[in-house]
Amino acid sequence: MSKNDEAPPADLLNPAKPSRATVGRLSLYLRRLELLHREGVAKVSSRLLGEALGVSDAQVRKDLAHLGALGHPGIGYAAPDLIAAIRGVLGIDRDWPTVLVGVGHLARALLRYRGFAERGFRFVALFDSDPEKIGQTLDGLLVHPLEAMPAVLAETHAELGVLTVPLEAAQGVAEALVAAGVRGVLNFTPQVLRLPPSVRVVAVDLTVQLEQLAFLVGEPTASVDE
Amino acid sequence: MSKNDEAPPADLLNPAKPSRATVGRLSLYLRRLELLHREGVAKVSSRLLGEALGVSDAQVRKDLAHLGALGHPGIGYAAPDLIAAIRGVLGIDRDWPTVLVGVGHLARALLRYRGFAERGFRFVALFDSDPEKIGQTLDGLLVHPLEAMPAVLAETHAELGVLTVPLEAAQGVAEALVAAGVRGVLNFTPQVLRLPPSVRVVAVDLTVQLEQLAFLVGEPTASVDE
DNA sequence: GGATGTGAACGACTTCACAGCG
DNA sequence: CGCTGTGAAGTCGTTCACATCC
Repeated sequence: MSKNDEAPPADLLNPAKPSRATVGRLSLYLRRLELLHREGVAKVSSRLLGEALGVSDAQVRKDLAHLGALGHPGIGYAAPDLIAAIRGVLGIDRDWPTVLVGVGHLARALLRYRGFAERGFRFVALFDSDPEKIGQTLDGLLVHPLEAMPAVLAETHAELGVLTVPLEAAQGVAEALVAAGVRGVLNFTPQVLRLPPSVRVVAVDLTVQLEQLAFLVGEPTASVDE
Repeated sequence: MSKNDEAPPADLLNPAKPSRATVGRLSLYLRRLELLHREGVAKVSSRLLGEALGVSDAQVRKDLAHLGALGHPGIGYAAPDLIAAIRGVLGIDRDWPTVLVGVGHLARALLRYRGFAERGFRFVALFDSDPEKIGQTLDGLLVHPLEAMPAVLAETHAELGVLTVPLEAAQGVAEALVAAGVRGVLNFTPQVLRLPPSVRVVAVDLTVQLEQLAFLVGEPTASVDE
């Protein structure tokens, strides 16, 4: 009796919805393109774009097809066009005011990470529960108490939140962020977050990555990736 | 010129080689199992294991099948058995002496990250090129100059290296690590490393993760993941 | 010739569904 | 019964190969 969801209800004839893997590669293409463009390269081929990243030319073309028909047969792609198109698809052709909760070493590292700001990710506020840290200033940003979240988020209109708190605090803080209006969370804690499906979560689980590495080094097989 | 990397047509009849995706989930199962076990849960079902992680029970069983037939039909799995088996497959049933190059905030965050040591990843040495930092001690570890790499690695037998250096230094440092005997690199820089195929690389690209998030928040579709 | 865009083949991963054991 | 293990079916993503256009 558990069978009533017959029709696949939504969009089937969607011409282009980049998959997760594709989105990841688009990020890499974008960075490579920006570098090439700075170096004065104006036209790029799928082969050129892919080879430094270990991606086949066919894969590159399939990925770029999601952007529309930007390529010129026999010529290649115009770097500036690609850059603009990828930015558009990734949604980074705008500013993303972002808040950071949990002011530890990881937070400091992220704050200093050039490349976030370059992409429009602008940290607009910091939060911590430690009275010692509250009131301090880091990179020009004041550390607020957690209670100030609703007010500060209302003021800054931040839509993204970065979680660098201890495991135990993660779920609670995430819920507070969502309640205050955040629509996407970058989660550096090992806690699996339970949030409403309208909120997007990307988890960066460092233990998992290190264990991947241990597995790969132990096993005698292939190699590189993300 | 650029065409000699033929296909490695090696082992096909391998009965059980966990895929990359499976390995990632095994890490998650392991963490969950350890928690459940600490809470006194001795028997777990595939459904119980998967539900908190958003993984279907069928998927859990398929993943665990790589460990051999550990399950008891009608009963479930014995948590300690699973824990031991997963540790074995992941290769973390041993110690992994690890070195860290680039002593910035990210490095400090990783050093403090409990959960690495719990899994056998033991930092045994630090390196940096900054004369100010060389000679300092962090968490009981001395910061060595890059030149000391061969000697220190020979002494500590470290097999894994973590790269938290600036982009420009990444390729050079990675090569030095490999020359000194490291067989696996966890790369936090946006630089795509070119290393011999016998060296395993896992990249953690924070910009890509944030851009994934921006894409997901921009797009009106599904949700959570790793 | 050089390079794109794309259907078709291929392969990898996931879900289904069910036999079979405790 | 509950729950595992697993072939079969299905889905998703990548590679191939080629028509097409500059």
